[in-house]
Amino acid sequence: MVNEEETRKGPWTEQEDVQLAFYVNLFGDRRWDFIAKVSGLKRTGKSCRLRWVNYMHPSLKRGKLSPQEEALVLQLHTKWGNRWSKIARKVPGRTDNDIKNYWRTHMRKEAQGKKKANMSSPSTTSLSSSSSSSGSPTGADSIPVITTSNATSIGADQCPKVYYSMDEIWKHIELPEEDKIINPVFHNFNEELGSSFSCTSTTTNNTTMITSIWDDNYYSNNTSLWSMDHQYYPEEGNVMMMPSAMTDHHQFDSFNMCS
DNA sequence: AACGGCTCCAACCGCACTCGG
DNA sequence: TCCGAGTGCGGTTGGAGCCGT
Repeated sequence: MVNEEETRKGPWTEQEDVQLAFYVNLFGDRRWDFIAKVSGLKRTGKSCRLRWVNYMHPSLKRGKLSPQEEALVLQLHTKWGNRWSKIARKVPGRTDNDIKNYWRTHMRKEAQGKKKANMSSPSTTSLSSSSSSSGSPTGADSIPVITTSNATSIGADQCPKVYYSMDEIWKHIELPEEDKIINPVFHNFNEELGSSFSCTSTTTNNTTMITSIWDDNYYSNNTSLWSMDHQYYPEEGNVMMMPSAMTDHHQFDSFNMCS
């Protein structure tokens, strides 16, 4: 567990995001408590998971729901009620939080609409059918349904990842700091574009440094870091560049996992 | 320009569930 | 079977930014 006293709360910083992304890519998006520990983030596993799932996952869409998505949410809510995660699975690129937030807004608007309608014609019945009852909303049959089978977004689980045995990992954790760190290789740092850099493949002392590219495609003003795709992930090797415990957000260490 | 109300969304909380020892 | 740790889920809250007055 993360020490209560040290646990951070509130908005995530860019630096924390970078660290989290790195460790999720390294260990997968399952072992959240473990990731919280080894990453040095002063966050709980829960908090890490939430940040990843609701904000950083590569397949997430940003921005407002499209009319099609809205229609689908309405349809599925009629079917399943407040089963947000279930609904979200049928709406590619959207999280349960997105759906939930949308629904709250929707309900508020609808409530206001009802209020107005009642005020203008108090004898008319409600237009609403948005509860979790089994009734279908008007026009539900014509609503386009997006199924997971025709979803085109790429989930994190489709990305190649590098995994390590728990023994290797614990061995690494127990290493003294100076044994873990090797010099980072930087290229093309551009202050204006953010922390854009790339690193090259080098071999020193039985340690292979694989290429790991963070360039304008993945981390720039124009393209969010979190729209990264599979190219973000390293393909092979057991050492990679990492952003860790950065005291300022342009400083990177490398992460040596050689066994 | 200033202010207040509203909207949207990120993040937290607590409970439920799962799984391994 | 029981227990504890980890994870998932739904509800709720806080704050930043937008908009109307």
